Amino acid sequence: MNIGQAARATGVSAKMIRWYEEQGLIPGAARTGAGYRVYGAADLDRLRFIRRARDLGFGVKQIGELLALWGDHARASGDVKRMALEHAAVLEARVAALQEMIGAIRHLAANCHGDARPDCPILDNLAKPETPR
Amino acid sequence: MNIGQAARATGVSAKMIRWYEEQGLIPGAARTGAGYRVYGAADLDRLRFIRRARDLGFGVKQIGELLALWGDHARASGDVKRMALEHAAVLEARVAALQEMIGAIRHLAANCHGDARPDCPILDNLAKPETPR
DNA sequence: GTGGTGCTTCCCATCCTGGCAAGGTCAATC
DNA sequence: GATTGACCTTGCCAGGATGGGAAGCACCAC
Repeated sequence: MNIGQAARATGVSAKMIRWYEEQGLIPGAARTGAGYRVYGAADLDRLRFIRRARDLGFGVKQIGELLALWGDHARASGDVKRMALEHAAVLEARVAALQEMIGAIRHLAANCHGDARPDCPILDNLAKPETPR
Repeated sequence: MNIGQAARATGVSAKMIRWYEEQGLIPGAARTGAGYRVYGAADLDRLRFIRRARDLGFGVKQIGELLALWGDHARASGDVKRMALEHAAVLEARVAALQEMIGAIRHLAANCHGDARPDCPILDNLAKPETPR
């Protein structure tokens, strides 16, 4: 199976497959005489695993750890769970930061009449002299 | 005023001040004979404006637009409001994506006993053969 | 004049992804 | 057998915002 077929089969672009290989997430693929990468069922499983972890927002480093745990049949499920919950907490912190921004923006916009007049509390707030930091 | 003082006065690091200059968000600063950048009150105002916009999650490109509107005394407040609301919508989409991830992770973790046994629904889910995409 | 601090430019790294270019390969069609 | 189009290879560039560091020069206080 060529890289393009593997890409279609797993939902990971050919580009990213090469990159994951470079990053060490997947072993260097076997090659044909002409140098084409060749993928087997186990490779596809690994790529799908990576894609799902990526869809959950895990970074490359964490995916590497998850893969190691996946391959380690003596792993403790507590290790995996801890990783997952720590990651969820990171994502939640990101959400909180975004929501603060959203709240501030919506608050400013609510006070802006938003017509053709130049008067604009949004810009006034961005330009105000105080430096709350 | 030197770049370091301007940085302390505005909360924008010297590194970023140089970068904003390179990106065209601020005009090239005046220089002393020795090549040191010199900042005045108007520059500090502009840097503070940039910092606040950045704190609201606006990107460099949008900050440029906001600065243009700020300087345009004939602007329509509707233009600013539209930008702000569009940006809030983008941030909300980002939040929604993150929350989907968080929900999925927490759901998986809730079904993982998380002790020393290797049994782990989190890994099982990442490894499952279906390819929902 | 000497030391410490601050400024200058330039390069590197992050994190993941896409795009493009130049060249080789494969398979199918004429 | 030759052409063609799709596919593969490597490698470089880009983004968005930020920090780190190195090498060299400037400034100020003592």
